[in-house]
Amino acid sequence: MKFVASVVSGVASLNKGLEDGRTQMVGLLLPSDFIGHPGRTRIEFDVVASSDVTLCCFDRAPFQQLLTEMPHISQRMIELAMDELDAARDWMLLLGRKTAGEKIATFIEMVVRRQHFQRRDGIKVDLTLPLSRGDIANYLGLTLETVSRQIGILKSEGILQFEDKRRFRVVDMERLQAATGDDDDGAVIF
Amino acid sequence: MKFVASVVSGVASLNKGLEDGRTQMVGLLLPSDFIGHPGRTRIEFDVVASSDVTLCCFDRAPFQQLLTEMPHISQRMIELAMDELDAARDWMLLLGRKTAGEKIATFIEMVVRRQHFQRRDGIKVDLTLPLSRGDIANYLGLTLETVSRQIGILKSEGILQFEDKRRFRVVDMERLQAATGDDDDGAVIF
DNA sequence: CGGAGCGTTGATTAACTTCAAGGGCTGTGG
DNA sequence: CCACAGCCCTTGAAGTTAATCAACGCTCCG
Repeated sequence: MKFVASVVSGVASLNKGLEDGRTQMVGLLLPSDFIGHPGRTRIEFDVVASSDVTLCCFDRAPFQQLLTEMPHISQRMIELAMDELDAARDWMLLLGRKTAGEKIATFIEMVVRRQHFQRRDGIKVDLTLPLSRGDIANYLGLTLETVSRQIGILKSEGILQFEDKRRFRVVDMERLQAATGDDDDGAVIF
Repeated sequence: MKFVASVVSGVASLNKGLEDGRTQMVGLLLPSDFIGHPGRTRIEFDVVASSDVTLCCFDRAPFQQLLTEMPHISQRMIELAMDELDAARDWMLLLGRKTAGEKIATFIEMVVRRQHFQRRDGIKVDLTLPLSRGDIANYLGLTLETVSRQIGILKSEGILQFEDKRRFRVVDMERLQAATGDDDDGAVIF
């Protein structure tokens, strides 16, 4: 990694693998996310594009320079890392303890949160799954078949409505939330 | 959290929980590990002691001060955070994709690595599981019973030997490694 | 038309959990 | 000293969840 970068458009992911080919996604990169870290020239996982991706790259050296000169940017980098750490830990809870249904609900809820944030113009638009079924499975530690079935359940329960395989709409946010299994301490999204 | 701290002795863990009481350990704190983070007065998980614990605490304010004055310490904090992030991601792979047997082997391997590091006097000593069966289960996203059974298997296969419930010795490091399921690129411990 | 990629659906199986019982150790109080 | 409770661990049997195996549908594209 000779550069650090920010995702401008498209979707990519961070992946780790086992000997025999099993893989687990350990990070999802959506527009606005940051790739690479100061003080680390090497990363120990694969970065995989899930669609065409546009990056905004910075050469490592001048970026490093910037950090030493502007301590508050360094501060910001720490915060960014902390956020990632928090996210990673939430994901550990999901991977270790949630049921297939809860995993899917949590994933959808995250998609809603991130896409709703993008366009707060009040217009009720259809949302888009950023990943294929297989990729979602990889993210959630499930198989592609299980993902398909669980999404089917959310559909049949009337919580989600699908336009096509990727485009959907949340019919019942309340029940989606409930299905995540999360502690709902003040977790009001809208 | 009015302070940050370093673990001097004892074992503690970071835990996250779901509505209905299920919990997942998201971090293990052994001697030399660091608790708390600059720029975060609040943490969103529970810190639980698994034994008597001695901490070396620093008030947050002067510590924060230190960071702004000594940029290389700030640098060090970033690195620390990056290490944690790496560890968290390895754990995500474990939680999402490893079998019960692989999880246990990975855990034991980690214990060996950390305890071997402590005493490099060359004396072949018995190692100690830092956690109870229940806590291990919590760490690995398993049940206590499964942990017990899988440890039993490692014993019966002659890979481990137990002095009592906690104290053990690795008879066959090679096979323990193999049982973790990890890619074994240059992963020589001894 | 034929094939590739992606998703759905059904049947079967395997892994792990859950439920249940009991063993061994420790500390406490009669 | 012994009885007993509590804790941790082990073991067995039954139950469930999600994985695996397999087939098929749809759409895009040459």
